[in-house]
Amino acid sequence: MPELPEVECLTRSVRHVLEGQILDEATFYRRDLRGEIPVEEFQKDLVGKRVKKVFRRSKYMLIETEEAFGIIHLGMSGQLILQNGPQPSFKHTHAVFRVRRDDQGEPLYLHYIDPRRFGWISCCKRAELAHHPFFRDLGPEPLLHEDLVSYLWQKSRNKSVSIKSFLMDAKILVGVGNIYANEALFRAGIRPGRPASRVRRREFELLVPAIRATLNEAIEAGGTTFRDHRQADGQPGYFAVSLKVYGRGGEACLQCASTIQQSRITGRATYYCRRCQS
DNA sequence: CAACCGCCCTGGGAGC
DNA sequence: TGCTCCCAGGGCGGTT
Repeated sequence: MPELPEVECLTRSVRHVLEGQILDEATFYRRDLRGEIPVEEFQKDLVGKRVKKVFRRSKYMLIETEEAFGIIHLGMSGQLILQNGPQPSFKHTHAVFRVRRDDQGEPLYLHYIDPRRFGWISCCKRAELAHHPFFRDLGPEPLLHEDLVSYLWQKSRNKSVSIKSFLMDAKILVGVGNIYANEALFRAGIRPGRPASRVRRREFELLVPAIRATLNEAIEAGGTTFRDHRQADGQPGYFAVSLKVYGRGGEACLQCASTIQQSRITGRATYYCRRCQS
């Protein structure tokens, strides 16, 4: 599942291919994914335009032109794969984007593939981005916010939800999904089920670096996104990082050898060590 | 309003 | 071996 690190790596790869070039053609093989694709608007506002910037916000990849933003979300199972030709070579290819390159002869093709169709492809006018439903309520970026300890501590004071749900709430903080929430809480020594309001400021001082280290290590490990994603098995990047608790229920804790506990918090698989996390 | 639950979707693994 | 069932997860809408 693409989380922030995977989307960050993918965005960097796409940036090399697309920035400064013309998005020459977009072919859609269906008009809806998780939601409807604004096909006509996309064709009008993005196709034939020069791409100024490719960047990431939360788990969305944004393609910026003079007039508009293209918005790509990979959902649970999405991939964007660089190909030499337009013909879909993977099942569940829903869109193909052709990139005309000024400097070189042959165009390149970006194939959007998403078996579960939990992703989105959308667009909006430049001025609309801040008010767009995807973006208007988003919390800060965990790797950019300058005083994340104070911010999270203050935000959590009246929250009865678990610290894990709190971290995964995109209105509070973006980009921390279930896997990295489990991992960051283990690193910080905090039990995932504790009410957010009862996590002390001193603990947020451990948690914030834990979140950042977890994300940064995953970004480094996933630095070869395109190469990885071109493999037929499409193994997502997070398998490359060493997961210390996620998916290890019943196994020995790597720090203390106690049994890793498995439970469920608001419907999501939760893993922690009873001895290392309190 | 805060919190939670069910739903969307398909592939893959477990269990029989 | 093949079938069925269940789970994975982000985000959103409905309910409590």
